Amino acid sequence: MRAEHEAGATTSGALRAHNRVRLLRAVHDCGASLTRSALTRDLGLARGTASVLVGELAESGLLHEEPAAEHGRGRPTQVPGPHPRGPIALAVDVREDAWEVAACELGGRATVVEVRPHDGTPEGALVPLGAALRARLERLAPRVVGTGVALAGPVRPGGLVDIAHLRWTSVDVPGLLALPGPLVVGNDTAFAGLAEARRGGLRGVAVGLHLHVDFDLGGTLIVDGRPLAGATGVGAEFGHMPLTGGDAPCMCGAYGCWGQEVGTNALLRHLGLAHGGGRGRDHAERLLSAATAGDEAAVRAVRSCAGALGRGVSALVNAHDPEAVTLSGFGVDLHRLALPELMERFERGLMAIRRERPPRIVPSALGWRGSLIGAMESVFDAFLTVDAVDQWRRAHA
Amino acid sequence: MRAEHEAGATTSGALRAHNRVRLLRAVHDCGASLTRSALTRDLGLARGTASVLVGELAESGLLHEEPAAEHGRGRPTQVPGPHPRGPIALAVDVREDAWEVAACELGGRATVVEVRPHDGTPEGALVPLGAALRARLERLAPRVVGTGVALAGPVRPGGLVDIAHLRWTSVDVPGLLALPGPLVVGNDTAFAGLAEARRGGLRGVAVGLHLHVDFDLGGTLIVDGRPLAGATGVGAEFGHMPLTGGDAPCMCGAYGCWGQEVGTNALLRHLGLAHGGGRGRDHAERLLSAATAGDEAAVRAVRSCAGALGRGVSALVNAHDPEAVTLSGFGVDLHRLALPELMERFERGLMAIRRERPPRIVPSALGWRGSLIGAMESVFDAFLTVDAVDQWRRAHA
DNA sequence: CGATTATGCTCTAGCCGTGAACATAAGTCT
DNA sequence: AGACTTATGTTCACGGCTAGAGCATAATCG
Repeated sequence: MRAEHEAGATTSGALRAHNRVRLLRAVHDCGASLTRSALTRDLGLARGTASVLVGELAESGLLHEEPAAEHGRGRPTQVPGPHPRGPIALAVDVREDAWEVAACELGGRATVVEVRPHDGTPEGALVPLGAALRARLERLAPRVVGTGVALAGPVRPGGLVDIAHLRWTSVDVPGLLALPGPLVVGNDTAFAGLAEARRGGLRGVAVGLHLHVDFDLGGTLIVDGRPLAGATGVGAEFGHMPLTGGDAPCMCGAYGCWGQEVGTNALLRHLGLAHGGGRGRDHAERLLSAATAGDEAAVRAVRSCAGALGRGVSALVNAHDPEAVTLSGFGVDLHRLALPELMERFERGLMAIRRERPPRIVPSALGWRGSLIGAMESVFDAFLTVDAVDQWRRAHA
Repeated sequence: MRAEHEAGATTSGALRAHNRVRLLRAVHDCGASLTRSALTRDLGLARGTASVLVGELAESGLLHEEPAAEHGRGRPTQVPGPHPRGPIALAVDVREDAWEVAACELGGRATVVEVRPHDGTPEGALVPLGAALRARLERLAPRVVGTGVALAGPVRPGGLVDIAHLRWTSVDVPGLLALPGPLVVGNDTAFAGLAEARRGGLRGVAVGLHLHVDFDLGGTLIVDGRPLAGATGVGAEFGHMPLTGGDAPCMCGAYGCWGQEVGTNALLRHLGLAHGGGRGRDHAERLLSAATAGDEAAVRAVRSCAGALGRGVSALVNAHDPEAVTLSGFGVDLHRLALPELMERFERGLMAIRRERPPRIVPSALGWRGSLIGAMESVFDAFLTVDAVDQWRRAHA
């Protein structure tokens, strides 16, 4: 009836498949760092079972064992890691003026293989990207299990994307890319949150909040290691809640949005400078440098953004009670340059019962790479299922 | 690593237990309405497997089969339902001036067995309630699998409850009740949301939003059939986000809270009447009657609340993209009396991309009984697990 | 009243994981 | 250097599970 009832095996045949995926997932999640004996213990398997499973996975080209570097006392164990001809996820981060493609192995190692600037139009960005990806897919032939593409705007069902600051409306991303094979199109903020949940500051956290500051602000709630998707797939839009009391119309079509007060657009507006249209990242970076150096006007602008960030975070913490809050993008800089202002407004906006044990607010360890890593995780999430792994095994028998 | 990896059986022995719980869960969720053959199909089991499972469950007093009312063409099938000596959940709804106890069978049938007024103090309310529950537990002896208690305030770990309008602070509910056996203490709004997800307007919805209007306003996000819990268990606090632009201090310790603008406290304040302190429910009901009859001042107050409700809902819809929004408590009345005002501010606050297919906003079908039903569901959620069911079977061998 | 249809029951075949016994490969002690 | 200790990998018999086929059962339909 509900998804959870479907989970788990029902037949003894499905049991094997289920454990295969569990093992593969564990290898991926730990970054291929755990030894076989540790995995056997963690997953609660008998040594014999683990033996059979690893054997099968190695034979079908999904895993490859190498001797562990450090030895203890007994018989040395092996470390299962990605197979040299194993599955690959292509991850793409599309920014306002360039895109970046990475090839990622099971375990999470990502290698950037291509970076190219573009003109900011849907066709100018996505058609060459599609060609580059198709070329790479052909070269890597049957190894690629999917492509994940991160974009800086809401993604509707069918991969339709709107990016207000680039004037993209209902851009048909899958259509323009024209790729064979599985494709995941996602919001960069949601992907960054996913990355944070799997390999960043929200690892192991039951309920976490991730906020990404760029031109404006986005965010998602992370529950049990994955961002909440929303009914139509359009999550990560915390920036479009009216949390700071304004009522100015926003580019999104609503008004009073929190995202208007936090981000480089807001920074530049504070100083009376031109903003919007996807320009101004360099300008904003200079401004942050000025603030770091102590320039008074810049510092005031940064403090204002940090305060608005803190106020909004308090509201979201009141509502959702997360265990931790991570900040990425320019959020890292706001945290670094104006922590007192951020925390003052954060604490003032908390309910009394939240003040006792407020969540920690931490800058992301993944920096600007979160979106790319999240795109990878999203592809592997689709692959690390009973159906997809079985399909690979049939093809690589 | 994450919860989902733990789900499902890993050994063949656990397979049987897993399928037992799946079957029991399916019977409960459908309200004991499905026939055995329908269940067999829905769960994807073989007829032989279902035969064994139902037999075991009947023998251990968990299920009881009765002939199906309607016959088709072939051999008539049976309907598995609650066993006459089967598990019972006690559900309690504690209101500001009275509490109510219901005994609930597997399948969801709830029978109110006791209602008693109280004086509004923690001891005055909870000590007699504890005595009443202990008496009932003793009478029903080994059948009660747990007690669920709904309260109108945030619940912290350990069952500590704060109810601002009753001046309850850090009330130790489990301590005052002093019950043997499992106890679930929960927020009434979260419970109402759970009920809505299982047996109301959010049934089968992947992402839904439930809002409960009483003195003020609470709400939860429903994901995959369950309300988001929050890290410390304190969810359902959407009322304490600043979504309507105010900045007045709130009883919760924060300021500008949405809940100050929606609810009976807000209604009475609009008319310059005394409010707060848990008094005024009768007054508010008279006021709603007056608005229904067309009294102008009352209508204005209701419209203002409905507008503030709509504005907040738009913000939450922007952020979370739910498939449906349900309203319970006085939210039903606001929906009935001032739908245009509600919808106008709702639609104005939506992002453009949300306007295409906005979620439906529907009044709850469960009315004021949601909290009680949710408390029951919460108890059965704890029981319908491999461990708890196995324990019952060992005791009832 | 026999044919049809859907369901329940029983039994065998095939698969899976456990756990014990054995094999292996190190470190460690004398 | 050689024997002992320790931890891990491998193999295999065993018990348990579900699927599926075949048969029994009980209703409706013509």
